[in-house]
Formats: sequence, C-alpha cells, structure tokens
Amino acid sequence: MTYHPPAEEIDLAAVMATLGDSTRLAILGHLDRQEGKPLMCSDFTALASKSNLTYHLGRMRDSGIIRLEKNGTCKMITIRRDDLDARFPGFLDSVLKAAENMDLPALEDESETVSA
Amino acid sequence: MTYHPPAEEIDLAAVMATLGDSTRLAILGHLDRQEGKPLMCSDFTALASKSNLTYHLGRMRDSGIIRLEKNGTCKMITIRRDDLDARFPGFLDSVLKAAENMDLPALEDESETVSA
DNA sequence: CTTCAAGTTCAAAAACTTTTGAACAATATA
DNA sequence: TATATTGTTCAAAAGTTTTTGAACTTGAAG
Repeated sequence: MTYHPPAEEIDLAAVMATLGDSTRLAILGHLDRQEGKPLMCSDFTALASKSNLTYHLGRMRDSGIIRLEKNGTCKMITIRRDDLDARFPGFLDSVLKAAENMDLPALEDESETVSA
Repeated sequence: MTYHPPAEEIDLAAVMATLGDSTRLAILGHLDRQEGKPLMCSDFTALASKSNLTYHLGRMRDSGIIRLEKNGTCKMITIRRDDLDARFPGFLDSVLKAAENMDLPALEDESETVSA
C-alpha cells in the first residue's frame, strides 16, 4: 500500500472496483468539492474509523485515483485528475457529475472547527 | 435476479461495482463490438461456465447495464445504452473506449461455427 | 412423446473484502 | 523531554462475492 501506479498502468476495472463502494465514492466527491484545499485523512473521520480510512485511501491510491503525500504528521490527499483524464477521457467528469446527485454518507464542512 | 430497474433508479456505485470485474467488463466490450446482433448467453461460454454466466449476467441486469429478453429457448442480451447515457452522460462511452484498449479474456468471433 | 439445446436453481466451497481495536511510529510543539 | 496529534500495522472476525456441479425447466423440432 505504498505505491502510486504510473498513469499508463492505471487499470479501468481496478478503478471501477474501487469506486463501486459508497465510502470511497463519498471520499472522491468530497475531494472534488474541496478542490484546492489540501485535505487529509482526518477530514473523513465521519465516514469510517481511522484504520478503516487508511485501508480505503490505500485502495484509492493503489488503483491510481488519488495521490497521498506526506506532509509533517499529516497526509495530503489529491485526486489524480490529469492522469485519469489522460487515460480515460470523460470518465472522471461523468463519475463526479453523477456522484453530485447521489445520496452518500454526509460529511461536515471542516471550516467550523472551533474549540471552546 | 428477474428485475430490470427503471432508468431513474440506476445507481452509479452499483454500476461501477458491477463493471469492476474483468469478466463482466469483457462481456460489455463484446456486446458493444457486436452491436446490432442479438447475442445470447452461450456466446460467452469462453469466459465462464453456464451457471456462472447466469450469475454475471444477472448482476449486470440488476444494476441496469443490460437488458435480458426471453426469445424462445434463448435470451437476448442488449446494453441499456439510452438509459445509461441519459442518466450518466459520457460514462458508458468513456468506459467502452477504455475497455477497447484493454487486455481481457479473449472471445472467439462466433461467425465460424461450422459443424463437420 | 422424445430429445436436444439453452438457461436456471440450489447449496456448498472457495476466495475475497471490509471492519474492528489495540499497540505502534513519527512529527510537532509546549 | 513530555505529550498530543496523525496516521499505520496487524491479526482476527464479519461480511460479501464468486465459482462449482449436479439436478432441473422450458421451448423447439423431429
């Protein structure tokens, strides 16, 4: 679980097997909506436990959907848009568009994290 | 396994979970390439056993990817193109395009079935 | 009616995926 | 250095999907 496949090795069956899971599709949708912001694992704790997120994000990395980069004690998560668009033109956009109109496990907007 | 979901109920996570399997992606690719010809279950026996094909085709029907219609002792299989295109614009085409350039379990062209 | 070809059913086995939690490692900051 | 925060690992348990084969149904055609 520590390997980012090069763009040309990203496999469509593997990508779809990975996204055929509502937790992972929810993660993808949230990453898309927060585009630009460097998200990290703990932004997704509403969806699953920490160790389960390590697992799901690991699968998304293995299949080439996201990039995970170490940044201090956190990990930055980004969608591999350019690679996915180059390899499967139209695929990611159609998935993100459909995922918008979809009932998914909800996720808070992180901007309100105020401590008392 | 006897129900075709109406177009508006086709679910993207379910469709991707179904296509995240190389046997089913191979079936889809072959259906696409033979467009027009009424294909049947036994055109796919190179990919899996009869009872296993019943299972895979059942999943493809359940998730709304194909239509299965009884025709005598056979079953006609067609891709639900219009429904998929209406619901997830661009999705099916991007998948079919990517599936073209993909190593998949091979399948004979059925035109040479000559008996001695 | 018999027989064939096409497909289904069922239950069990095999294979895989997901979830869990407790213990651990690594970095940041007081 | 101590401590909090972030994330990882591991192994077991739970859950789900896929494969198998033998027995069955259905319709077509002799």
